[in-house]
Amino acid sequence: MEKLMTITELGDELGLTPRAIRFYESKGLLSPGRVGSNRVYNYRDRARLKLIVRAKRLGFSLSDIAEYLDLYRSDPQQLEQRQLLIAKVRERIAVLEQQKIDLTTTLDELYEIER
Amino acid sequence: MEKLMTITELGDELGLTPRAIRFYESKGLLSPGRVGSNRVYNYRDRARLKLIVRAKRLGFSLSDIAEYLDLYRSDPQQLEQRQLLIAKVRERIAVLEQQKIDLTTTLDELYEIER
DNA sequence: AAAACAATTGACGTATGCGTAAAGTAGGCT
DNA sequence: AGCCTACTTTACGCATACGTCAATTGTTTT
Repeated sequence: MEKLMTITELGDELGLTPRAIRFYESKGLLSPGRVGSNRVYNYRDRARLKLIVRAKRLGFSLSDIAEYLDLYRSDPQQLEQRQLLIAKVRERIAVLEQQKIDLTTTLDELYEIER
Repeated sequence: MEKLMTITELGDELGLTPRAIRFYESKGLLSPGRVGSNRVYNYRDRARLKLIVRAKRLGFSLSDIAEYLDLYRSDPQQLEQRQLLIAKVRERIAVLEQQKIDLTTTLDELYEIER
């Protein structure tokens, strides 16, 4: 029998407010079970939410994330969809690489000012 | 005699719309000259705007940028202010480092799916 | 001079990502 | 029974970063 968590427990664990978690659900990113009117989260829900949190840190918008989760759910084996996902991730990598360059340039200038 | 640019020329060069440039000005980030009612930008304005663009790519908000520009203008030699600036940049670096870690994790998972 | 073009100032609109009441319900404790 | 606590839904609010008219005005081109 799997262990279920409440929304605040899950939020505390992942550093999210209940409001945020409900908001993600309203955007279709989650669909936890219910006990009465209360939401309950199992380990799959929790894993899904952790993925969402990580994707957010990577700069993906919630609608981006919703799209990926949908694609993945519809058919994780489909080559085309994995390709699309990988392409999006590569885009993000490019942005981060540019940020690295910008950071370096900025730091160089700072060091020069420091001198 | 220095060469002056119009707002659209500058925008085209830096990939910004005139609207965006005016918006930055309204936030106090720029204060170009005028010829009649029209804005004109010299090389210093242009350099400043390039800095703004780069800072934005690094994830700084416009109000962050305004603050830095103010600090810098008030006294670029002041140690305290450079320290603050450097501290902020270091914060950003930390975020980017975390993003790198997240990216790596995500990529690893993608490769595993790919297999 | 008329038309077309570039720029200006306001002002309202929009997407994102929640925060923050407000009002009600359900369960457990004393 | 009465109260406290946790949870729920609905809804309005807010900051950021511009987009998009609208109405004007000045400039250039024909």
